Amino acid sequence: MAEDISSIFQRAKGGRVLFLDRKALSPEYVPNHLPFRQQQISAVAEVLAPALHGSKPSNLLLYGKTGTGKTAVSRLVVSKLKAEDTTSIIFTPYINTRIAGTEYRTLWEIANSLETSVPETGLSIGDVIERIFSAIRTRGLDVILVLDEIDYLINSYGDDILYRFTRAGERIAPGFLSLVGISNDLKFKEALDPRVLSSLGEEELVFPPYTVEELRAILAERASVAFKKGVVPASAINLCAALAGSEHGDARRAVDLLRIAGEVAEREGSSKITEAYIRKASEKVEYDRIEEALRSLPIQNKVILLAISRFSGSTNTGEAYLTYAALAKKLGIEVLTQRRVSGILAELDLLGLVEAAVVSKGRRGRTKRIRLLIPIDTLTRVIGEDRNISAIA
DNA sequence: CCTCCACTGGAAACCTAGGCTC
DNA sequence: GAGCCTAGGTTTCCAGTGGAGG
Repeated sequence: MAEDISSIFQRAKGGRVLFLDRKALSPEYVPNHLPFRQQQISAVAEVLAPALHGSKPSNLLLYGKTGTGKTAVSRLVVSKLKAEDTTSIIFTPYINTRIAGTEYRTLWEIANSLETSVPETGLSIGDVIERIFSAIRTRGLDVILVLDEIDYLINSYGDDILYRFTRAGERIAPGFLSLVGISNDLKFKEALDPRVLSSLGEEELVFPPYTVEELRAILAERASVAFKKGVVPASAINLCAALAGSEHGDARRAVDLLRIAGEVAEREGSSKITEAYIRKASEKVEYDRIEEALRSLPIQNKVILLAISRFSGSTNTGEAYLTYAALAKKLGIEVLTQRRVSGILAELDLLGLVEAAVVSKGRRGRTKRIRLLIPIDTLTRVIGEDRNISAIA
């Protein structure tokens, strides 16, 4: 089955004729020109501009679903602003709070990007905030803090940090701190203290989803940078736009699809990205999501999944727990309580790996009906990679 | 219409790993 | 080193519950 190495390389070499500039489709790529977002770019620039003559810009809230250009617009404006800055005291930390993970982690990253060192654990939240403020005050920094997925931070940890940030005011003079909050969730404001809301929402901007027509234009533009002429037929672009548009006009997803389709086509030595490759890419995106979710699971969750996979069809909490407990014992790892396993099952449900619906079976009690949502062979293969478990996978 | 199962899911306490100050 | 802090995961405890079978 081992294909001749040189033929693999030969094919890869041939495949290079597809791509001109692969970076143009990467998730981090911020194009110099964002089509259909000129209005938003101007509005954000307008709000942030005062920073260039040393006054504090208003706080700003950006709303819109994923892939509507919020992150790209804010990064573009912020980078242009920095390019104009001659004082070099303007700092523009960008933190995605969901990726940072916790409140503490978010603050830690803010401190880091202000070149202030903070230990990775051990300090209280208040201490870290104090250190950040003192850095701003003593060095007279002008900080425009971009908090992406701010709704995650608020829903998981409350608005305490924002409350303190929005009222730093005098305490950090002569420096200042302006916030740019980015949220996918339009309802997250309900969880905010009214005082925080009025301060944070001094300026607000809504990003509408891209229409299929707009997605098509964006894809065509990116494709012309990323691929050689004639590689991507219009029909493929149309399908790509339609697939992403049927969700909610998610440009990131559309661009991802195109990139992956290009990679698959290249690997298979095709000279064109046909509609079939787009469909393949669409499947692969879903498949990768599952694999990635599986791989990053803690060991206990993996063993629980494995226990569920022993039942064809559906099972319930009690049954799954007994099987899990037996497996864990065999592996010599700690056996969690049923309460915890019940909680983990709810988490797995949230990840879409398992369906765990609460059902009542009358006199025979109430439980979760649990069903595996992913192919068993994928599960055993990915979990089998974990040395700690491979014995039973 | 009532019972009573097999849990669910909230709340609080507990544990561990790391780091602070003095 | 003692005594304190926090985050994050887990355990302990327990009141609450939808609906099939009586």
